[in-house]
Amino acid sequence: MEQYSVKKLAALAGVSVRTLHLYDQIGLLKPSVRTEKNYRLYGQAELLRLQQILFYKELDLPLKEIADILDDPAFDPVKALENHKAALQQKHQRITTLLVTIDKTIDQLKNETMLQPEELYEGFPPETVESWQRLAVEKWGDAVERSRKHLLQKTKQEFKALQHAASLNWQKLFSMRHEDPANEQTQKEIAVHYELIREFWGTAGITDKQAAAYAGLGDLYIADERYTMIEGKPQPEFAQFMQQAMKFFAERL
Amino acid sequence: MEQYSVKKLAALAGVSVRTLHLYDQIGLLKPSVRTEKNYRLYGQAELLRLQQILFYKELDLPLKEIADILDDPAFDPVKALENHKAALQQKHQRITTLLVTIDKTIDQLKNETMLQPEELYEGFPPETVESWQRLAVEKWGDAVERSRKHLLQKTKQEFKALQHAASLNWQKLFSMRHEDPANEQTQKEIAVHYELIREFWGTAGITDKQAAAYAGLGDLYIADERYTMIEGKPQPEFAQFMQQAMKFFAERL
DNA sequence: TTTGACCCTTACCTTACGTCATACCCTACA
DNA sequence: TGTAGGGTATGACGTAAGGTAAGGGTCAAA
Repeated sequence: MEQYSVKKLAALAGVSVRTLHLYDQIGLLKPSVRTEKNYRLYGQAELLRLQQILFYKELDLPLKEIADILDDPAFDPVKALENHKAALQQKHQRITTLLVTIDKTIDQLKNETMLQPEELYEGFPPETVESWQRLAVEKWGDAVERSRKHLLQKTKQEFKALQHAASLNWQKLFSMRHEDPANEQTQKEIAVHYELIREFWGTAGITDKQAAAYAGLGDLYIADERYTMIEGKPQPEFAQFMQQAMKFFAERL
Repeated sequence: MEQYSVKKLAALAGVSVRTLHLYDQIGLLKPSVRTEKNYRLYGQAELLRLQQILFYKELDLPLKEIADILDDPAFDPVKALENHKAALQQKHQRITTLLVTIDKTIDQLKNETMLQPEELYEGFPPETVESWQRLAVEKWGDAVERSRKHLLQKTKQEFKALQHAASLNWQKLFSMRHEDPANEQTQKEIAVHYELIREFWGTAGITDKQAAAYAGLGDLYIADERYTMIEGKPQPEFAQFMQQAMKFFAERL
């Protein structure tokens, strides 16, 4: 006569003691006897029944249905399983769809939102970027760092749009360099430029440190002539203008 | 400015009012304003956010993670989705396995447990069975009926095993017909026979009615010589022995 | 003013246990 | 014989995502 304590039976069947307590409580699996000290003792028959329970549990049947299957001789286990199968098939189908959706979503997110750090200064020679960054962090500290974080949170699309807007704005400013500064158009482009700077730094109010960093950034820009080309041709005059303008803006931020 | 009441928003998004209450409570989706009477009012932004929530919920993400994704700008949605994808793939695999298991189980159950009524007297000429049943029910009533139900609850395998055991038992009894009835072997086979009868009738104690029905069943058995053949050859002597033996047993049940 | 549709909060119910808390029991070792 | 360590019992709370009331306030139309 094998007798199992809760712990032994639990270990044998790979379930927790709590589980056996629960099954006892809901009448799904009662110990064959209780000792005079109220300890649960299970026999061979209970072990077998537990196996059955676990089998049906594997199939994700709720405990109540398992009890029905095991206890009610009139219960039709085939029908129960067939119902359950249909449910599982639906789940299966749903998960298949979900997996496809998730893949699509991941793709989208990767392309849209993940501005990679290296893309921030894409196009600049790495040494230039590195030295500017070292300098910038030394000189202007976390203002630069905060701006970098702000930009990295943008989607690629937003970032490209920002770059594009800045490029257009600079070209307009350049083309207007001989106009009256009080001119409405000129004023508008200047306002746009302030807006872009603000967007770039990620703050409403620009601090002194950020202004200084902005001026420093100018050196980076004009160090690479690709950023002062118009229609593919280098424009020394544009570079010069940009340098002066950035100084001008930095003083008035 | 569109304003939505709980009910309207719920209808719009296809969720329950309770769900919106819950989302408000856990801070996942707060109404844009509360009226002075404390009614929730949602705006366009909240509708959008709800769409997002539902999208992620579609992917089976727990609400807490959805909140993280939507609220924490530092949260990496791609990583979250990739983790989730892995989990879903496991689920998917598990369900695939389950479906196979269920199919197997259904097959087994169909073949093993479903003893069909017509299989109960398989081999006997239908008229014989029918007339015996009519007679039996008339004479011995529900004792017979109960036995039939008991047998139908057996699996095919059990039933075949029972038939086989009975056949063996009869042949042994026949071969021992000239031995000393007090002989140990003979006694054992007689005991086995009682056991089989008990199993057949599905009760521990055999009633008079069942004993009488048992004797009646004897007529059915010996009416078909296939049941008293040994190694394919009819055995008139065996049939005669069986008839006498059944009477003998019936008297001593 | 009443009626029916809406709204509010509070709170208990669901599944299948996990995780204490508290207390009793047993055995081996010093 | 005392104690330490492990086994056991019950009871209660917590979980996820709401469902389902109960009890009471609000609003608009008839």
